[in-house]
Amino acid sequence: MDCIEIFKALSNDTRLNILGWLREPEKNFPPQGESLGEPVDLKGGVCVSSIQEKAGASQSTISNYLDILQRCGLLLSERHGKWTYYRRNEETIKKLSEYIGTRL
Amino acid sequence: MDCIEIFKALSNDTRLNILGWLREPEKNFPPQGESLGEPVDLKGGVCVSSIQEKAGASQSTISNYLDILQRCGLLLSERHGKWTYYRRNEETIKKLSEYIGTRL
DNA sequence: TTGACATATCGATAAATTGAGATATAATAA
DNA sequence: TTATTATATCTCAATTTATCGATATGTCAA
Repeated sequence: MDCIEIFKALSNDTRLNILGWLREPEKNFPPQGESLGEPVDLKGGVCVSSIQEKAGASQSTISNYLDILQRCGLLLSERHGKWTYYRRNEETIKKLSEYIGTRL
Repeated sequence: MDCIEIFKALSNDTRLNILGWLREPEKNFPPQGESLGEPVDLKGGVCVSSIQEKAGASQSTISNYLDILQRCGLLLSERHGKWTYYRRNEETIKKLSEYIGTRL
């Protein structure tokens, strides 16, 4: 767990919001995976365009943000067809919480 | 609690180290307040020059770091004579830990 | 295969941050 | 008062980050 990279990723309002929204995806985003042929378990993942619409920044900016959040381990992604679904990585978030509580 | 400012402050190795060292000041720094006339309770605070020596950066950089950490509420400072003693603000750190555990 | 759509990557530029040296301020000592 | 020490502030060049439009890549449908 690279704390510095994680804290850098968290130093941005939009990225912080994205993480917050993804705590309750069904509450904050439209239903996902509607156009998927097979029924797949998206595990609460949300596609880039839904996140972009909610955040109100450009596509490239949001794609970049999601990449930043994923590279430091705060998000996981899974591709299904044309869509990439991002969801929280609760494991890292838990470790981070423990780190702050005990080592920071 | 301004989370963005806190995360920015934590996005730096030296600042993270300073916070860590201040968890056990007596273990990580020389005795403080030696030259003080009256006996004062420094509450575990450590002066800038001790921190600078340990961190190995310039005086202005460390002074600036400590200011950054204080402005976002992670450190408290108290001046005694020529010295400014910095110590952790456990209250903010606890709130941050709670925030990460419940709201992030 | 071609076209349409979703996402990723590239390239550019403005804005913010970094960290240092120089200098100012504050407190004490001589 | 003046000198000395501790810390804070100022200034600046270098680096990093932000954000976008443009373009590339990948996937599916016609």
